[in-house]
Amino acid sequence: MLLQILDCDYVYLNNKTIVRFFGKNEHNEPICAFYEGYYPYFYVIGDNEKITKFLEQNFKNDILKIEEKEKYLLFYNIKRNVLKIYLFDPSKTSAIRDELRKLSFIEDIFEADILFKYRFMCDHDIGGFSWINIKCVPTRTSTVKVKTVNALKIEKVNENKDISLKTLAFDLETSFDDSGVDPENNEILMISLVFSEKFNGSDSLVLVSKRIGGKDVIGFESEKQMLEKFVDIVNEFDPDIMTGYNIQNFDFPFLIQRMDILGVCKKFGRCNRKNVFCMKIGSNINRTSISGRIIADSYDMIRKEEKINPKMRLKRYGLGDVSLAFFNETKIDVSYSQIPKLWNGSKEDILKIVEYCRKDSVLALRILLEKRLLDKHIELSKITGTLLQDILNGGETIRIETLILKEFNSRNFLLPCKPIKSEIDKRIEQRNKVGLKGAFVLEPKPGLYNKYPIIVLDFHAMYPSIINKFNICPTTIIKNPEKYDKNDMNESPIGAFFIKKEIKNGIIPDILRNLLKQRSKTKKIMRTEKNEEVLRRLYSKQLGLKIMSNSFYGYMGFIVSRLYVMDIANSITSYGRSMIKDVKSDVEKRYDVNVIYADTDSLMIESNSNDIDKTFELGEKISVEISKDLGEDILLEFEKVFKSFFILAKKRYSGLEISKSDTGFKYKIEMKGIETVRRDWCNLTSESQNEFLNIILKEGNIKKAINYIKGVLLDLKSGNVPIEKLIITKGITKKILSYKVIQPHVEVVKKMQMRNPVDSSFMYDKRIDYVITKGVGLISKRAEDPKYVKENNMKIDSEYYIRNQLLPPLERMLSALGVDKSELFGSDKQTSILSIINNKKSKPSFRGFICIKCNKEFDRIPLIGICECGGEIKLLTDKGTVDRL
DNA sequence: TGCCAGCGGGG
DNA sequence: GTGTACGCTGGCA
Repeated sequence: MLLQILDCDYVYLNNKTIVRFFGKNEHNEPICAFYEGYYPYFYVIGDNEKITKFLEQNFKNDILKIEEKEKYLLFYNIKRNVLKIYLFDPSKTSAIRDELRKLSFIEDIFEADILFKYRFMCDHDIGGFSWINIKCVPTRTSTVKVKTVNALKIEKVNENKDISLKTLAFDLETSFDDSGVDPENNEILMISLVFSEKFNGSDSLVLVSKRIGGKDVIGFESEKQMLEKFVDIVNEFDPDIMTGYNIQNFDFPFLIQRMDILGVCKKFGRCNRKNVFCMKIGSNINRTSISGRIIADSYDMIRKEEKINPKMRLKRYGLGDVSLAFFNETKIDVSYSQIPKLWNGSKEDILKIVEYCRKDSVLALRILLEKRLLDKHIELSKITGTLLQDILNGGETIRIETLILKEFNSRNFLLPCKPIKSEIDKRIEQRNKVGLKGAFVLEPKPGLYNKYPIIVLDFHAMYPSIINKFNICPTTIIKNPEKYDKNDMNESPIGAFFIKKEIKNGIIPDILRNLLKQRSKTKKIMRTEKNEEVLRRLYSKQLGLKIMSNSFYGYMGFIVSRLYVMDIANSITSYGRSMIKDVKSDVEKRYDVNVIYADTDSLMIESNSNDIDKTFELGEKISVEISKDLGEDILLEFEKVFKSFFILAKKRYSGLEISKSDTGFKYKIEMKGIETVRRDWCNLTSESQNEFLNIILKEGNIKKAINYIKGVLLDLKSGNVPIEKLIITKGITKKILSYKVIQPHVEVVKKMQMRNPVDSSFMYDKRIDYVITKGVGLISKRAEDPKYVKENNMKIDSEYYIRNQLLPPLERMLSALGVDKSELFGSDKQTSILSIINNKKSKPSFRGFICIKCNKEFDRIPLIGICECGGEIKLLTDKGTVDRL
């Protein structure tokens, strides 16, 4: 039987471990395969006789057998005699390991912290999404809900297709009260379920804990009955994937706790013995596990995506915000505050919540499927062997460790354990002593560069290339360099030695070469592939391969890594620094150009001609010639040309990229480190900053840009800016009364409550939009609900917006342009606060603000308008204090 | 510049 | 389950 692996675990029965594979066969039929007779083991180095004696005396019943082996360890050419200790029960391993660690005659322990499922999969050269061929006999068992077989033999097979994944999205609506929402005191009102393929003729169902009916709505006498039906439906639909929006942190923990309280059987995994199991880890993180199924939370996945793909970055990540951004589609308009009222209302009222609830699941499912969020994770699973659930839950570490375990073992190397606390402390101490130096960043001269185009060059995959070229690996670093011929070693700029690859390939460089080879092969296939589905998969695959090859440098310098060697991390960056510095001086000498900025692996070079075509030619020429000098493993790529380039400081710049297209030239603005897509900036800020940059970069007309800003300031003052652009957002996190410090959004809630005491529950609409209105007193007290401001024709505080929203991001830009900020305001004395603030540099008499009561000094006026001690705040100058306006 | 505290999504 | 665990940002020293 052929099977593609989705999940794997084990059970321990009558002194036997049974490994279980959950997966699907080539007919998409869910299967569970049992494999008996594989046992856990780990390795120990030390006094073999004493170790054996100790184990016999203390753990006789736990030990299956002990063997002697010859294995390689970290560092070059270290071969040792080790004991391989087999146990009966995987769950005993950690206790025995910890006992052994205490013994003086034990030198080191290896691979004693590898999850049993990975131990098994590694030894059978399989992993997540592998296809396996199993020689099997059918078996009957009540322990598993899907078809089961006993596997006698498991073999990896190469198969290119993927099974299709059945997906179920769900969403809860719960009751809540003044203290928020809590499974102890609140109940589940309804659950929506949306199916990726029809279930009993329905695309979706909503279960309601009230006697009510409707299309695809099922009502129940009680919450308990509803939850029992939920379990039945999940089991009957039998999804591979369960999804929803923020289900890891809300719906699952709430659901499981309600099931506990009501005594509902929590078995909706594919195993009949294991409850769905939900655990709070850390302060704000829950993890749920369902044996045989995979939980893929749309919210979690979007948040992960955003890190890799900055294009996906949003200001907020509510389901409504994300749906709007992706599908131009909104949630059904029901605010939390309405739910209790609707729930106790008419049938139509309840059905309104039902449809609201249903749509949330629909959207969560659409996000997962239409945005194809799983593709990349599935490819990462295939590349590394990590199970999909572990890829989704974990980060880089689990992926790398699964991959390297296999690679180490197949070369007769042992993988060290994760460091224990004392080892980590030792590493930290050493790092503090020696220091870990990062990449080279050239201090730029701030300003606008638009006289000549800027050529951008960067090292292709710099750190992987360095690892490759100099054979940098924990298995090639040399402990006693004096014992080896200098010609056989690479010496890194910080003076560490690695055996050359001509003598012995390092494992990490080997893995990297393999990943890169697979990637170029994949990209080559992509060029001729026409099928869109296949193309998408290939794209995800090459991306996964790239992600993996970029992870190794970080992993080797990661303090809790199994492969942490400080000299390695330092060697890699030192090679990088020396390479980029060499290239910089080389380019400047050979081509008579200026490198105006450089960071880690990229260089910005001012062209020597303002002809675009000639600039492209020069970029190409530099790339080819310098790469040739750098040798075959290192490539300096010609990345792009900026027609103009505006840099404020290290890692903060914006450029106008120019590229050739069929119709002429194409332009695109790129920003680094100066984005204002943040929730504490109002939209006017981002908008005006973008337009300012636009004028500067495209037209190079500083005056026009300043005039534009002047226009914005004028609009603000005359009240011509739509209030929507001025909204600032903050979250309410606790009971209003427990806020000690006066804050704008809290004050807004108080005002709203006062105006509308009947409907007080809306204070749990946690995100509060507000604007600052004109008037006297504290800014916080002048914060108002935008709707109220509109209805009552209130004026907004333009000076607040100028000072706190518009100017801060603009100030740096103006000073980089060498513009005195007074140019923005002319000699208009009406705006005296502004002119003082903005002439900070030209009039050094201004020093800041000071509290006249306690003399505490401030750089800026505190938001609450007075000092923490309650004292009044005045301007502080060289000549003393001055009243603020 | 580096550390610490707090927050996010959900109802 | 040989599992013990997020990641950013603003405020502040």
